[in-house]
Amino acid sequence: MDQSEKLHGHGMMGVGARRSDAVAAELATMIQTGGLQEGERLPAERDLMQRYGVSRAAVREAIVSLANRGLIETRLGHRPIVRKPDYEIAVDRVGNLVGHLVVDRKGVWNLFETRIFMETALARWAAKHARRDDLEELRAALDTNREAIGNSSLFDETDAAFHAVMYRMPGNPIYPAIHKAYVEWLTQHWRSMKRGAGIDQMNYAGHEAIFEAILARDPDNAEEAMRRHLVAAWEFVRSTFPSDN
Amino acid sequence: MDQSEKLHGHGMMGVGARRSDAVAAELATMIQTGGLQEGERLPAERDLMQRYGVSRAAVREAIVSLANRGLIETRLGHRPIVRKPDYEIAVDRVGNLVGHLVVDRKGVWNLFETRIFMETALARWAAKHARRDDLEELRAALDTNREAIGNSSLFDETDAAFHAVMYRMPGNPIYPAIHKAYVEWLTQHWRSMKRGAGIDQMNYAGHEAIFEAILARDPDNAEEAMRRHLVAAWEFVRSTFPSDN
DNA sequence: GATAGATTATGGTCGGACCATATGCTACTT
DNA sequence: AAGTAGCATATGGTCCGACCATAATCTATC
Repeated sequence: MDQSEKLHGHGMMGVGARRSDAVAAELATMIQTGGLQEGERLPAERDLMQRYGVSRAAVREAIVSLANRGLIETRLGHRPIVRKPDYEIAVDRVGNLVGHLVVDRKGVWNLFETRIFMETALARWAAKHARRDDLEELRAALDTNREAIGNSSLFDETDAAFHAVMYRMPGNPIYPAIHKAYVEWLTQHWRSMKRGAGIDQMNYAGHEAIFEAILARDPDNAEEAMRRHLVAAWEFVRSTFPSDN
Repeated sequence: MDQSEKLHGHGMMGVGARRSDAVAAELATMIQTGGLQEGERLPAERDLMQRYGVSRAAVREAIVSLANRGLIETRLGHRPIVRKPDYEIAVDRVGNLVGHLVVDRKGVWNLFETRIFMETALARWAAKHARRDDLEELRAALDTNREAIGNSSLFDETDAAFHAVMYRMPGNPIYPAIHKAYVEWLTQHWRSMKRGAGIDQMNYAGHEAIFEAILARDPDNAEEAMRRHLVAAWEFVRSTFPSDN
């Protein structure tokens, strides 16, 4: 704590702590405690090196570290901008990692399976606990989705929006963040696959079945409808892989 | 792509891409494609700067970036060691982020609620799909847990082990990784809370009820038993917060 | 008053030096 | 001969000062 005065004197200090880490930790704390507000600009590198008594290289490495953790955004020629991490950014980070990590069929299935697991449970939750305005929102999303049949990119969008309602219902901000990660992961690898309206029709029918089951307050059917819908979607994703063994 | 030959000539290259990013991407690719095997040592910084024709500062920032992403481990005086990221590391990263981010009661609840959501669904899954050896494993974990009643730290350990079996059952490596993140998050904030054997007894009873419901192939009861168990655990966590409004 | 050029702020890079740590080799001591 | 202290080497960590690249601002010219 408070290295701002002790960090100078350049070649000493011995222990295994990197100076850049100390600076990064200091700045991270300042961000998380509100000393640096969201959207605010970080001090210039040349200021920071004076303030903490370290070289610019150390400051830069600290900034790289913060940027990697999503606490700041860097643009060339601009001072870094503070971005208080929310669930979306956090989940997004792990999403990127997992996305890179999931390259083979097995890995993709593992990830997709978590989505099925997640959404079947969400469907069950909705059937049990959805309030009237939740249902209205879901119905609106369903209608919008139906009207988009035939328009691939628009359909995908409204498709995601329908599922997004499911993630939003429990009122826990972590779920929408997870959904966003799924969507980005999927669109990144299968962006707007061209296909006939028949596929859209099938997917819409899936959404409709899910909605009906939820409306009927039937958890088992809601779960099953969601599972069928996603397994069908998986067959689509799976078909994009060459080695189908 | 392929900056390895174009990166030299120092002050040019214009576009908004940082050299350190290019180097980091290059190395990351090399790791993910197996060009650098797990456990292998990265080339020395002074080698990398020559190989990519960039300054050492750029190389270092790239290394910092890779280290932050968990692809390498750095130790002073040692060459960085390649650590191919698995699900555990990925989830662990987001766990750290979320852990920092979750500071107030609301945030803690949100996170804990995802655990309840997750594990109730897992209980349901187990009741429906557990195989005989799964059940035996779970029973063994239950027995070990019972024998640890009264020994706080040992009980916590066997408690986590019991839940770990639940996460392992579906055979998707992502779930155990998530469980590990939960456990680390919880133990980090409420490490070995001292308490009477009565609490252990209560928690064990919860585990037993879950097991019995799973054994009876009763998804609804398994889910409900798990929910009761975790809600009780939440009351415990909640009580550690001052502002109980 | 609008545009082009100079000024300034700031991040990005370079190169070379030196410090700190880890490991192994060498030579001296016992 | 065995052990140990110390030197040499490899490598990461830090510093400095310079220059380049980009962006915003100010100024002078048309």
